[in-house]
Amino acid sequence: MRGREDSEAVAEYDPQMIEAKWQKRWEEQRAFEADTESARSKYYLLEMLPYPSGTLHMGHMRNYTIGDAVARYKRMRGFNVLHPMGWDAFGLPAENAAIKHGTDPHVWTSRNIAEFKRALRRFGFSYDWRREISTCDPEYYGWNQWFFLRMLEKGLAYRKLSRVNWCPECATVLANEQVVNGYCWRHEDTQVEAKEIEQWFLKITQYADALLDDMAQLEGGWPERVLVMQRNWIGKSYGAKVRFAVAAASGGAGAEGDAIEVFTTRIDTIYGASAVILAPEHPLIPKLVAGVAGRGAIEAQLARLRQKIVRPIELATAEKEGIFIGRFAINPFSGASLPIWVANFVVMEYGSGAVMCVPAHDQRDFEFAEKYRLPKPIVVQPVSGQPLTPATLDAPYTDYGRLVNSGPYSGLSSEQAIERMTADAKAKGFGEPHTTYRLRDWGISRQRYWGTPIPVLYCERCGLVPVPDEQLPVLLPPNVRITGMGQSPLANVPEFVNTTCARCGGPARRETDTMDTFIDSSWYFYRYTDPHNSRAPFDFETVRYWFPIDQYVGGIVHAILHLLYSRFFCKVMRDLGLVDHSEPVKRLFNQGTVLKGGTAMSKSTGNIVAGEDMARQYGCDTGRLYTLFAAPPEKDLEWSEQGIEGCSRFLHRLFRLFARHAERLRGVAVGNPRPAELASATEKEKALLRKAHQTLRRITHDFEARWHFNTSVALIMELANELQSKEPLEQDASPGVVKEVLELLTLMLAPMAPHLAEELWEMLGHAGGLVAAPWPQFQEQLAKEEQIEVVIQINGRVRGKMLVEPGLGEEELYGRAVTDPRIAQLIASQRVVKKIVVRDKLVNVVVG
RNA sequence: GCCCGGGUGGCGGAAUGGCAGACGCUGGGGACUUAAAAUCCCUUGCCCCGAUCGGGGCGUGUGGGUUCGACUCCCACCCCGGGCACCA
Repeated sequence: MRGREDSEAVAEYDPQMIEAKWQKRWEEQRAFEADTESARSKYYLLEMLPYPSGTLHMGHMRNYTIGDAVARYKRMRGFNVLHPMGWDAFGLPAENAAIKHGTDPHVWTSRNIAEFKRALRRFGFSYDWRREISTCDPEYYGWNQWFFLRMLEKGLAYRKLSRVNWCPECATVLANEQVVNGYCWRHEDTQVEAKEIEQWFLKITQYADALLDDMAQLEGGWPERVLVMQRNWIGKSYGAKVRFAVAAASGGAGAEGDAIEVFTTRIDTIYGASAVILAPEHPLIPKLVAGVAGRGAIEAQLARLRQKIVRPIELATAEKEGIFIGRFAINPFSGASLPIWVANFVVMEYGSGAVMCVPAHDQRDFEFAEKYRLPKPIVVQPVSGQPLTPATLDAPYTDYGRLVNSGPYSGLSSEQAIERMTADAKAKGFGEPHTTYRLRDWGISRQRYWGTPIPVLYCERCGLVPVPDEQLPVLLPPNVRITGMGQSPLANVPEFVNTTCARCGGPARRETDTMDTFIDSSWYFYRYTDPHNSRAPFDFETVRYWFPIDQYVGGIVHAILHLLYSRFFCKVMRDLGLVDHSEPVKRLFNQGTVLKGGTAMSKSTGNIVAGEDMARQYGCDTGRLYTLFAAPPEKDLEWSEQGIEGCSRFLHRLFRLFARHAERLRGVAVGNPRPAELASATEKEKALLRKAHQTLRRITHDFEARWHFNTSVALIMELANELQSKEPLEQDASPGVVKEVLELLTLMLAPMAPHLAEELWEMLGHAGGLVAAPWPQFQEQLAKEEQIEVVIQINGRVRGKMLVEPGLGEEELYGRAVTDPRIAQLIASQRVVKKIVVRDKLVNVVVG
């Protein structure tokens, strides 16, 4: 409790009162509503939409505080700022709650949204709430279905039986992107299993090259590491396909005339191949082993190998294991007969499911050959250094070099050989250039309830029938029993499943799988521009006005999943003629994680500081200031109760500073002295104006170029300290100048602690709101130092300092430095070897 | 293994070729108070010399280099964090 006995005590900073007051005011003013207009430049600022978990914690808060500071700054700079917010509302937690407590996902989710939104509004972020969207709203997910149908028409959505990643905990399929080292991305200790299921896929691979090439547009605007991660994920690799003919078997086995197709990026090493190795699921294997002697034993071992690969986690670390299956293949270049092996390290999903084994020039092949005593012929020699010999080869040589023992290709460089051998393979018909990708098509079927129903029917007569557009949205039926067991919950709802064929009117079944929720977040930012459009997902012209997103702010977790899918969707939309651009996001910023006790703040671990608790105790401006101050935005931030106390103290101090002077300054006109008047200004006035404008220059730079808001906050603190150190301000400083400096401080504080800034602005006598105030104009003249401290060094060590007027010539500076008595004394008996003079900075006298 | 990012006081961090440690936290001392809280003032990298004013040395993970001058640039290494990983 703060005592109020002292009758002279000035008003105290009351964040609760101030924050409620200004939030109400902003709402009445519709201060953050943005509409398409041509008069001003637009600025689309977006933060990643949250999953409404019910509790807003400091991790969320940091994300939105950074975004809000920039949004408010850009508004002050005169931009027409679009700053929306919505809910990524579909997903497993709602369903899990239904399984656990029997709550309806609709009810559970809307309750959480209400809760989260209330917490969010408590922070006064400058969102245009009219544009709020929720992905579980039929008005939204109906357009997911609409996009799906467009993709189906274009052949971009298709269905196939495929081996999928199955999480037993989620009881659903996961996309490749959702598997982390063989474990579920949501359940860190649940291993993903392999399962064969009919799935819907989106042909993201068709856009692999576009996704790669268009990254050129993102260079500079996106963090390099995100681009690297996406590039790796797409995993484009140039090479060649080469077919090895299967040699006739002695025991009358099959597959003669068949060839094993191998993908390699190093065709130049092909003369060094000592085996051909197949993936355990390779389709040719049964035929190959059909009549081989000892077939029973081989098949038993094969079965064991196949067992192993069920667990992808073991793939990375597992020992290489293989079996020779008793057959041979012919190296088309050398004519050599190579044993055919099956091994666990060759994966069917990549390349052609078969490799040539070149032990001397590949790490894996080397290890494999060591274990199974395969020969290691050397066919590439390093260009310089010791030549390789079989005796000394204790590691593979994997770099490019010069070919040896390679028939007609010996003597060529690897680069030349790759080109020529690929061409020759093509000419002779046993190979051709080939590019392969690591990227797989995006499996989007989920055997779950709380997602977008996939809008297709299965008719006994017509087969697969898309739901016609006019029947969209296909609504999620209410009151579905969710057990988490077995197939999609929708399959148990007869009134949903049983329908009539849109084509023939006969009986049909609905698809019961729902879409991956990453579909929802792949295009939501377009909907913000036109959130209530009932005829189209959005209006072309409106999107054209607002897009691309000028700045996107969010966590690094989404570097691949969300951001790659979004880029893919954008390209599909472009090809559908819905948008006129290829990349949705111009600039991306990944803020660091908020930690508590060294680990990330997250709902799932319960390791959180609730935003509302913090706001209740200190006020949200304090929280904002702290999250901006405690670390540069891209770095992780450790939550510190003492740190936030410090920020709270600062804002109270700032308030008192203003409260002391506001009364007498209210009616005063701002004194913004012109150069002529500056001459007659007092030292104190000049010092205050100088500090204020130096601060303005640096904070503007922080917002425009650096995004280091921690230093912006520090600068505001410095300016406040300067003012405080010049108390009493009414002495030797005109009210006009003091007011000018206080106003500058307020304007600069506005993006970071907006409620308090508004209050201070009002205290200074302004009727109009600060949200609409323009960012102040920096004045070089006022920021300029009259005297600069120049360092005097002798042999690079600081030995003295002097005050000089700025812009002094080098001769003059040096002259003054060496006449400094102390310096003169120190160099008296020495010979000056070199004179270094940096204007306005230092003089370095090198003596020897 | 490969590819990024990072290593600065007791702590978060500042300084991107020119006075290392801005700003904040913590600690210490003082003022106010009956007392405490709050607030305000001083102080706070380490070591040494000096009676005080003051002066000197060391110091940005380690070792080398470039430079009049290096936290900053270059080379090598160590450690921490992240991403990718039998990808042929």
